[in-house]
Amino acid sequence: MTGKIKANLTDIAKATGVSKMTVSRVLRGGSGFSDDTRDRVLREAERLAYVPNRLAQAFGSVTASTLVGICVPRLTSGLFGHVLEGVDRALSRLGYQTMIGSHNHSVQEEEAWLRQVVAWRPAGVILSGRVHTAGTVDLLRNAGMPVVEIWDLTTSPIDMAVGFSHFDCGVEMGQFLIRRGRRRLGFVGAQARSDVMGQSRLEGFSTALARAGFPVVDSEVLLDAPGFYAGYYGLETLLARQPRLDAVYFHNDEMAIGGLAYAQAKGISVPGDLGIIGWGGMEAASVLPRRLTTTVVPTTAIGKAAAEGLVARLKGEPCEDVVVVPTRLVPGETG
Amino acid sequence: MTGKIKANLTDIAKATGVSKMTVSRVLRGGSGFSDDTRDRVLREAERLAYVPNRLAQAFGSVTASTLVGICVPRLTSGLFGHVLEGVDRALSRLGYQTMIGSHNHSVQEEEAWLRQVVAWRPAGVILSGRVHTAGTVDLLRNAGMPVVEIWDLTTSPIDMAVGFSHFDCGVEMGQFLIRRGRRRLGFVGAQARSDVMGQSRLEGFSTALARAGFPVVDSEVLLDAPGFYAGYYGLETLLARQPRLDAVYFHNDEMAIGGLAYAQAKGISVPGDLGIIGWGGMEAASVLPRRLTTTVVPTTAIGKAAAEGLVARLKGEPCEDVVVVPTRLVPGETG
DNA sequence: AGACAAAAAGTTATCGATAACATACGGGAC
DNA sequence: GTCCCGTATGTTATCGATAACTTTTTGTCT
Repeated sequence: MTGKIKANLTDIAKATGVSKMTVSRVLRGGSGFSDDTRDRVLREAERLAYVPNRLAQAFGSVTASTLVGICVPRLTSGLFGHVLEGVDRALSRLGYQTMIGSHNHSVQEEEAWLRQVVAWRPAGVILSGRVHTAGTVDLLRNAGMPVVEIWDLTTSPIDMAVGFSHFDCGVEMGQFLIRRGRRRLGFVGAQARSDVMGQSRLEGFSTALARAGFPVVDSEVLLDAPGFYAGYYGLETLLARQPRLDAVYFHNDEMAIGGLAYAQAKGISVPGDLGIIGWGGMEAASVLPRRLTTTVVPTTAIGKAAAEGLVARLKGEPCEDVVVVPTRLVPGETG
Repeated sequence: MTGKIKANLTDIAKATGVSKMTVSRVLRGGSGFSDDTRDRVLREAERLAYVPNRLAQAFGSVTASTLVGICVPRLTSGLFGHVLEGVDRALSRLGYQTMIGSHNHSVQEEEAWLRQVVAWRPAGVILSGRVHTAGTVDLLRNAGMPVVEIWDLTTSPIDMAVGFSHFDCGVEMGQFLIRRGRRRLGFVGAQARSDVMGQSRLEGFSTALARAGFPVVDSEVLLDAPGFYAGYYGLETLLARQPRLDAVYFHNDEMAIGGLAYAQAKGISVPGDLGIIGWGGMEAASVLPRRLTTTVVPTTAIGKAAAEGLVARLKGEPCEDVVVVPTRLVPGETG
């Protein structure tokens, strides 16, 4: 296994009896060669199992590479899995390759990732969230490549943005619950202060409730990852402090399902005694015995729009700087 | 935004008043320079916001690049999300970057992805499954780089393998259900014949049941993606044909939860009238009102082992060619 | 002070593809 | 026949970093 991919342009050139420039021209499918030459070159390339060296291509030419980086908070999240799928499908269809990273809601980890990736001189990068370190912003401005910020919308993107407002999601759900007659509301979150976007939803929620005259009674924000267990135990803790809550807004659907499990285990009637509300729109939530009340986020569409916007910018085609994708509050049977 | 990253080794060399070779030595932290020179070089590199060009590094040197490709069936699967997380965490800790792809259970798509990725001369690749096209195998042999096949175990890997036997998972669950007194068993799958690994589980299941004298009564394999809806409607279809089944083995946990939802909707008692059995061990399955009977797969561990094995091979450290990770049948309250 | 080893620093060639420029050739117009 | 032009093809320089080799400087010992 000392192996190297054997054939390069020079090998094909020698085998065909032309210069490597001619081979290069043929393989890139331009013009400036005869049909006969083209056929001979292609035959030799095939025979020698030629694999172009993108390292050399990207390095030696001014034209951008076909590498795009994307950094999400967590790779294990169902929502971001769909975002990745949207990005990767669009990029690979357009002939680009996808480099990934995760930052676990730490802007420092995001910067560390970016430093590694920028060294590969990618065609562009996609970041999640709108909060970054000064170092990240500097690096991106210096690199001068297209950048798409996804997930949480910003009015002044570094370059481009695709997403929606987490704050508005919280506001909308707060208003909805008030309209449904809920009055004593709580919140169960996760990852403490480090998840800025979950934090924004809570702020929107609080604002809407305060305006309506029924401010958030209490909230419990765990340090754990926002999964089922965190939802289960988060609700337990919150209810121990505030037994008379009539609805709880969860950080996301996974946590809300954990909360549902807790309610079921303790014989709490949902939505009679307690409303349980999620966020995100994971598929599971819509086939539960009781469909979860939640906000559905168009994850794949965000990924697709980000990738296509980035490539449009690369090709100099016209494209929007800020794309707002609509979220949808879906009333279920739990709140 | 015509931007280029400005500084290169030559710029730092000029600014410091040394040769670029000395700069290279300092930045790679070897030896062969004075403390004074090192400090001056580092200061200038910092001042000029130098970002190394990995394209040039990987291209110009014989030593392998720090790019690793991984291709999974689907990016939206919870299980593969955890595999990716395991891979990416291990790789980034070791200074490598991760390129992703998905093939949707098509070996042709896998080959197409590999052709793109190999052109970047990665240090190695991680593939899922043990079935590949002849073109894929040729390409890998030619490229002569480490390859790890994950997820489904193969006794004769292309290079290395990390995983478990899907067939054995099926056998184990079949035997378990027979021991529990189930006699009329069915199977609900998805993605038809294209998911070789789900197919293997069914074969193992069938084999175990046939040996015990109670062969699989019927199976329903949908064309859809293996999600909640497919589980719901798959069970509906199967029960319409075979109303007297006493347990159903599902392609995965998501589908099993869909099946649970169907049973609940139709007033079928679980596990009294019908056992519902999943596979995979998604977190949700363990906090449902009734904990799902399933096989837990150590997803993150597989990703981590694959990445670490690959890097060990790269560094010439000793490593196992085939790593078997244990799956665990977890009896729940649904079967 | 001179010899000599070790440390510090510089020089040259190289990786593979491509842009930009240079040349060869054939055919038509005058 | 020669001039010109377009097509087909070849030549040279380049991108940034590094391996391998060479030269210069420093420091120690006799």
